[in-house]
This record gives sequence, structure tokens and C-alpha cells, in this order.
Amino acid sequence: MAEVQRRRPGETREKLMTAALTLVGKGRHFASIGIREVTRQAGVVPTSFYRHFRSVDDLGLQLVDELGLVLRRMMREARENVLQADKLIEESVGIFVAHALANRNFFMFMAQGLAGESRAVQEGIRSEMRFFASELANDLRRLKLLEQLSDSDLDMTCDLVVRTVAFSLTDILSISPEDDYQIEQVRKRTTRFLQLVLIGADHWQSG
Amino acid sequence: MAEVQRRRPGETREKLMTAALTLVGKGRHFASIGIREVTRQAGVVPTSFYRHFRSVDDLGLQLVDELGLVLRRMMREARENVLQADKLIEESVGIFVAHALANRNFFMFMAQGLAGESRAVQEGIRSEMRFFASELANDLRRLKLLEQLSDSDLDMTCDLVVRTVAFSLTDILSISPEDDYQIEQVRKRTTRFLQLVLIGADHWQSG
DNA sequence: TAAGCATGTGTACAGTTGTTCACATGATGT
DNA sequence: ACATCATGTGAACAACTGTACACATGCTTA
Repeated sequence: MAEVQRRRPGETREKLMTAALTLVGKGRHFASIGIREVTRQAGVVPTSFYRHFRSVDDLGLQLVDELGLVLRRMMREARENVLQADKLIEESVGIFVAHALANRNFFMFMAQGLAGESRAVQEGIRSEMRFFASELANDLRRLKLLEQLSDSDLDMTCDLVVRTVAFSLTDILSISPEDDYQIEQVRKRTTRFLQLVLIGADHWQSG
Repeated sequence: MAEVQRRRPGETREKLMTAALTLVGKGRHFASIGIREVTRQAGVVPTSFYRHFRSVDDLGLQLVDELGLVLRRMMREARENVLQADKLIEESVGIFVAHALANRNFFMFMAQGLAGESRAVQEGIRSEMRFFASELANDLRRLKLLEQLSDSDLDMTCDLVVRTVAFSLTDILSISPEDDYQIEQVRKRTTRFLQLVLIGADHWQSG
């Protein structure tokens, strides 16, 4: 009676997750999305939702995990492409902006989640940011940059860097993706922000 | 038949706005709040809502205006209390944290709105932040601080300061208001962030 | 082959939603 | 005094919501 279901396992699960992201990308806020809405967007019957998620918040939590993967991919690319230290900031910001544009929906979800309504999602994203910051600290040590800073001062600096970049996210996402000029403006401004921060770190407790 | 209505004009309007803020303070996200929910919280019949607002988004817009007043009060207090330049950052951060705790719901609304679903609210909050940054730039000029910076570099610096503080907001709001220890931690960290930024600005284009 | 499991479907239902309508009240201006 | 206005009320509606249930399908393992 029903359709033939020659589908690979987890297909509907994926459809539901991308459906949620699609809705977010369309401007809806994650906190205002309902089960029926997601299933409708995914082209699936409402009941199917419960086969994979306990609630929309649960789906959000699993999205955070995938967000982690996206961030890790981004870090890897940055590490492969940023070779000389003098262009480090510009290159990194460029890669970040590119990823933000390529995974717009994911990053929108992230920006929303920071002040979202699910405490768990909030904590998940926060934890991803901490991880990102600590990896950044490792990289700086490896590149022998800011060597005079203590571990805790370096951590603070990286924390500030990650925050600054994260805030730029809201700038990028509020711009139409085709508006190259404005994107370029944000890229430049973010680069200057980070330069300012790193100059500050360089003179920290020594000026 | 109905109750006697010896009420001053705009009373229900206020009740509705504080009701919305109360819901936000209870952890709900503004984007997921409905008309009936607000009116229920305000102890008013649903129809009354339309007497004052076109929609929940409209109410949000008017909340942004009031948020502006809160921010201006905060600025005034900072200007009155911060006299000597050497304690400027610590004092300002202290005042900010105090206001964030005192007007928790308002600031939660602000944090949510930055990545919210109403483009208009988003733009409103962004504009408040710009205003705040430009006022800060004025103050720094008046206090003869960072004099060597060009106007545009000073603007950038102030922008970064405001962003950093705004991000700290999400830290503060994710902490229980009674957890004095954690609040103190955030205060210290934010202070160090700003010191880092200002040191960077001090050496900008000169190191 | 048969049993069990994961996955998907259709129907159903009670509760909630946004919105409209006709009406009641007190204040205001002429 | 009287008409008008701003504000508040209650009842009603169709549309939508989350969730439960019984059932169908194909895959896996024995």
C-alpha cells in the first residue's frame, strides 16, 4: 500500500536535519520551528520525526554535532593553506568567510543557538567555540607566535579572537550572499579587528 | 458588564511589553512567543493585543526603542562615575555588568534579537550598538585618550569594544544571577579583553 | 523460512493558535 | 448633553499543532 522503501538507513534523518537548516536559512528562527513544519519541508509524514528525534531540541543537539564537523573541516583547510605567518590573519579570515558563505544555514543555526532557547544547544555551541580557541592556541605555539605570553594569557587572546570572528558571523549573515562589496567590507574589518587584538597581545604586560 | 476600567492610558500596552520580556526572562525565545501567550502572561484578553500592536514583531520593535533608553541611562551613569582614566575600563565594565543583571530580561531580548528572526529588530539593535560605539568614540576624544588614532581607526576600535562587551552579555546571561563567583569571573575576563584591545589600539600603526 | 527490528505511512484527536466580530465602558471635545 | 474616540471584553472560527495508535514494509539474523 505504501511506497516502496528502498532507502539507505538514516536517509530520512538527514532529510529532516537539512530541512530544519533550510528553514533556518529561509529566515525562520530555530526556536520557532515545529515538528510538523520540519517534516513538511522534508517531504515526510509527521510521525516519521519520532523515529529519529525525541523533539526539535533533540534535532538541534545533533545539528550541533555536525556543526562541529564543519568547523573541524574549516580548521584543517586553514592549517593546510596558511603557511607563512605574515599573511596568517588575512588568509584565515578569508577561509572563514568562504566557509560561512558556503555553509550559510549551518552558521545561521550557530549564530541563533548562542542566544537560543535550548540550554543544551547553547552549551554545545559554546563548547565548540572553546575547542576552536584551544586549537588556535596550539597552532600559535607551533608557529612560535606570541611566545612571550603565558598559557593563560594566550588562551584569553585566542578566546577573544574566536569571539570576534563569531560576532562577524552575524555581520556576514545579515548581508545578502551576492553582495560581494559588503562581504569584502566585513572581511576587511574583521581582519583589522584581529590585527588589533594580536598587536595588543604582542604588547601585553610588556608595554 | 465588563470590569470598571479606571486605568491610565497605555497601561495594558506596558503590561504586554513587560509580559513579553518576562517570558524571555523565563528562557523562552522571543521568536517563539505568540500573541495569546503574551496576553495570557499579561492577564489580558487576546483581543486587547491588537489595540496596541500589529503583531509580536511590532511589539519587538517597540521593545528595541525602550532598550535604547536603558542603554542611554547606562551611558549617563558611566559618564558620571568614571572620572579618572586609569580606572576607566574596570569601572565601565562594572557598570555594564550591574545593568545587565538589573535589566536581565531586556538584555536577554537584545542578545536574542541580534540573530533573531525579525530583520527589523535585528537592524534596530545593530543600530543601537552603532550609536553606542560612536558615543564611546566621542568620550575617548573628550578624555584625550588614544589621540594618535585617526577618526576611522578610533571608530573601528570602539566598534570592537562594543562587540566584545556585547558578546560578554551572552556569558553573563548564561549564568545564574546569584552565582557571584562566576559573574566576577566574567567581569574580570571582559576587563582583560578590553585592556587587550586598548593596548592594541595604543600601538596601532605605530609598532 | 520465520521472527524480530528499524523504518515509514495514514488516521485520529484534543488542545492551541491568530484573527474577526459585535459590544461595553469611560474619557474627551464641542 | 451628546457624539466620538480609545480602550477593553467575550464568543466564535477555521487552521494548525504535538502526539498516539495500528499497521505496512523490507532488512537482518537465526
